[in-house]
Amino acid sequence: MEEMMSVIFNGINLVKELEFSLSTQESLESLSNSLGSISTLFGDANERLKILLGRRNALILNQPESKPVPVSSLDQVMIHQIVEHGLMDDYKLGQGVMQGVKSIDSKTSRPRRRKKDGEIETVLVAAARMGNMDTPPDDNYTWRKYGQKEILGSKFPRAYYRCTHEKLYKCPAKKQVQRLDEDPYTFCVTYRSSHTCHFFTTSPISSTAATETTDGHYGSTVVNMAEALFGNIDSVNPFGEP
DNA sequence: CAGATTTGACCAGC
DNA sequence: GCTGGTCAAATCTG
Repeated sequence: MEEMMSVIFNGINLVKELEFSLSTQESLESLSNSLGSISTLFGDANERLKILLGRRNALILNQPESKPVPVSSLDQVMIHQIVEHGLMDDYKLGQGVMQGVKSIDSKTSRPRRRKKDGEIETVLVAAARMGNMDTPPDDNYTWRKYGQKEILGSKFPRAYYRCTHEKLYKCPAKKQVQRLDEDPYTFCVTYRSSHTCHFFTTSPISSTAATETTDGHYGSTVVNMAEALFGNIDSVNPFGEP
């Protein structure tokens, strides 16, 4: 997210430079170069936005009570369907049964197996087809990997993540990420428990930083754009937390 | 040096 | 005993 905003800012700076170039009537060649750079930068930013929007809408769809929001750009990241009921049922069959009550301190050691973790949500997420394909697209939360296991019958290992703010905010959120055997470009991401940290998980871009531009007249535009796009951060929350 | 990642080991459930 | 989830020491990274 921060990275994308940085790209947008860079693009804006290039626009300013282009504006200056126009006023100084520079050569057509330099104008062409500037336009090319701007096009590339904003194109990149647009691709990132598409990914975020696609993810956000997939998550919105995931909430049964919410109305799906029409979005045109689901081409880059196609999030197939989320929480297919059958999928959830399969998962619950496999996992839910083990919630049988058994005292945690049946032995001296701490429990290493979850008994009941609250919400469980399974999402299929398309992987990036370039760059780092090992991790699914960012989901607006930061995760710390705490384990990886080879899963029987699966070609790809399953990675275990927990919220970075687990200790700070006692956030119980966890997720498992596994590539599908039949489609290595698709991840099966299972979320467990909801976040109790309702914040940007990377350093938020402060409004002061966002407006700290050379002349300051377009900073607010970017902030407004960001607010328009991501202002309702709750809608990105996989569990619809308030 | 703090925080994240890796990875082998441990443990509970089946 | 096998499997999956977690721990924690070692290692890596910014």
